[in-house]
Amino acid sequence: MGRPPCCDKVGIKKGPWTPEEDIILVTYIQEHGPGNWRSVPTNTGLLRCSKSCRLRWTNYLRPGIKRGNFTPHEEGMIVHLQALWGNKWAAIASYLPQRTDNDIKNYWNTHLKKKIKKLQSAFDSQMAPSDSTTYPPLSISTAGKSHQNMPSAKNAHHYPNIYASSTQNISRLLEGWMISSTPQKKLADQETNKECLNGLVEGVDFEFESVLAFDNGCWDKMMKSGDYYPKGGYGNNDKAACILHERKLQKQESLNNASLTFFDRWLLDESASQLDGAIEQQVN
DNA sequence: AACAGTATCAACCGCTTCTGC
DNA sequence: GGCAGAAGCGGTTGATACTGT
Repeated sequence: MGRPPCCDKVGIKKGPWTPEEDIILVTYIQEHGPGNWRSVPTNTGLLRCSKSCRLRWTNYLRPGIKRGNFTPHEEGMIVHLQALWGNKWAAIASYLPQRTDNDIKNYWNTHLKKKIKKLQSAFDSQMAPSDSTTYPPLSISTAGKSHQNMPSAKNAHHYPNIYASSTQNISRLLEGWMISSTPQKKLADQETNKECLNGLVEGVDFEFESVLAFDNGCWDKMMKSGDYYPKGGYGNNDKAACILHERKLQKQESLNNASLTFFDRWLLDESASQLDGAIEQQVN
């Protein structure tokens, strides 16, 4: 006899959260702290399952979450870490403390995967026009809405930023909670898409230069704040040196791994070199 | 204006892992 | 060590917004 799913109970509400529900949840967590999710619905009177409460808090109500506008540095981090680990969104999210795993997963599925496909096309046409078997296909998961077509050049940047206005409304009601505002993304998207298209015309995807351009300054800050290894394991003094050593070993191992695709190896080589530079600066 | 197609993202589902007994 | 319940995770879905015809 298996355990019935918590959300199958009669009277449990599903679907989008209302601002009122958000306020109740946030107020409760402010008083009692996150955790013990099982008791949340009973103690708050919310007609939600514990799972739903946890998800709502983790992905949208938790303080310090940054919404929308992924920076080139963040994109680079996601692309690099996804190439290394695959779809380990929680692990990837641990390196981007202001982002949730759900947000990263969505961003990967809706933006980055397409960009990488575009990049592969550019590589295929540029490097192996007559023999595609030389360069195996990318190891990108096709899960999700794979039936949907690539965005056309003319409508690729038509989507305004519609990030949860309700969450922002809640944030206004809750003093001290920092949910960032969502500045206009449209113009930036238009510019980057323009650059991307121009780049493809030239045979080089300029947008991907920004995707893979790890900002040494940001990396530096991250290293200093200890975000690179969030679960510890190194002392402050030798952290950078240890990371550099590990990265070199990892890079060598990865490059020797015959199962890696052409793109994987290229990605590791390119971005890892930049990372190593940043880390070496930290050591020195 | 109406409709179809597409992109986006919040939320759900089911499986796995963790934790306490 | 084994079990049950809780929590976490990743894949998927559905509602919605937007564009093009």
